[in-house]
Amino acid sequence: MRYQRPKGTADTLPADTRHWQYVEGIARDVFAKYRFEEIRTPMFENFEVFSRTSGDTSDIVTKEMYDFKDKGDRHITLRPEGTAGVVRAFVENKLYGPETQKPYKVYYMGPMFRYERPQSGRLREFHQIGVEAFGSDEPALDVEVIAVGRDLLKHFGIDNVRLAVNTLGDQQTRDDYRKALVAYLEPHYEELSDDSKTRLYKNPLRVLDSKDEQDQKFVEGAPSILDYLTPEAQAHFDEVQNLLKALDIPFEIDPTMVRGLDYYNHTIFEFMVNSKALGHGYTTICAGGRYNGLVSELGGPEMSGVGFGMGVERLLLLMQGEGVAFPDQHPLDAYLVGIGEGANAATLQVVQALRGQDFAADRDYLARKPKAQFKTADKLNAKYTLTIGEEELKTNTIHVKNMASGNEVTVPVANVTSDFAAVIANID
RNA sequence: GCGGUAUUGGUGAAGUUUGGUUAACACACCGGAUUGUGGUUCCGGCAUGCGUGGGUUCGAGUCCCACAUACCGCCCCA
Repeated sequence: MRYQRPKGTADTLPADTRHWQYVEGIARDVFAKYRFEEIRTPMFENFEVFSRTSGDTSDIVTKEMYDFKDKGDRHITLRPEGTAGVVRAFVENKLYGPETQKPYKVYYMGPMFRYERPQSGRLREFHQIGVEAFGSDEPALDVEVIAVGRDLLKHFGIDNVRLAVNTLGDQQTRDDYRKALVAYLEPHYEELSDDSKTRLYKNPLRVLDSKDEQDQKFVEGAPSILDYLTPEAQAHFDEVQNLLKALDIPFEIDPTMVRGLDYYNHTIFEFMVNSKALGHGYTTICAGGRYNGLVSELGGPEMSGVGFGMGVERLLLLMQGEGVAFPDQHPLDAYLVGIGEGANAATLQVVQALRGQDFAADRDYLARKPKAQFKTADKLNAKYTLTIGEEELKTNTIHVKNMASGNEVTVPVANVTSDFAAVIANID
């Protein structure tokens, strides 16, 4: 017990990696259908990659960054989210150039880091699966990204989701709305919660997100961003809604929904679920939006982007809470029982031969008694148990038993080592 | 970063209120029930130790302090 893992980290053991592999496998399959390809970027980046993009006043930058100076005095940050790194790579590798097809669609899955107080489904090292699509301002791309997210969740067995969408409009919209919101809230300054008092000037939109009951009263009467949309922003948002309807994707508009990261504009969305597994009420499992301007912010040309991120730990909690069945991806075809020391080499040869025929095979390595070995075969859910003892060694045979039916047969060892499939075809 | 609860074997845990020799029970695991056969049953084995470090006491798993970690709430978010 002397060494323990760092606070907020987790060891994922085989009982769980099974689930992770299942989830990752499904994600890859779904993304392939939408023609998103995988991109892998570093787990750490220069501090500025995140501080420039997430917003100086965002909580991520001000208190949740896992950052440090390396031996070369470089200010390094363990990535707290996926988008900034992908955008940096997009710019650095000049993927905005004419030789890449637009939209340029990629996905990622991997660890992210945030320095915060751990809770269940909330770690300092956690994992996200996300997508990014660059190079189109068309609302159709917003909807495509939303559609992938929904399809993903559906494939994970999460059907009962609520899709909330909102728009933050363009820069003009944001400026106008910000002014209106501050003007509305300022007279109530003294009545706001302490948190909201500081938010009011740093990032007034965040006041809308306050859970404080008193704040909520003001939020109810606050001006809606939807009334400040420029004609272009309105047209974009309208079309997103039209296309969602065209795809029969149910959604609701939540004009108070905001984002913790500053780089979003136009469409933002969240997939929420109401599951006890994730605490009370609706919890966000997948969130994203459009981030036009981020590419140029990181030194690229004016090129738009849209994407989402999904928390894997939360997803797995949710799937387990909803009783989603995870298939056993590594069933055991054959378990070898060896009786007596003389059988040691023979069982090893058979196990190896079976593996050569693409069967999953295992044996006892503890020199245990036959009874214990059979118990193990049963416990491991072996489909077949093969036995080699003194009798079999003498006659160069092997005993094969179908564990489900109880049927058994003795055949020459060579039959098993050359074509096990034919042997079992006869005893099923 | 703030507040609260918890921490006993491989696991779930009782015991902490009223400090006093041997840490309950169950599961898992291992072994056995006439010598080579599974899922049932029966029998037996399995914590010199109660998160870590101090302290109080004749004596502490049980009281006090610090630290670590987990969980819950706030903040925020995936």
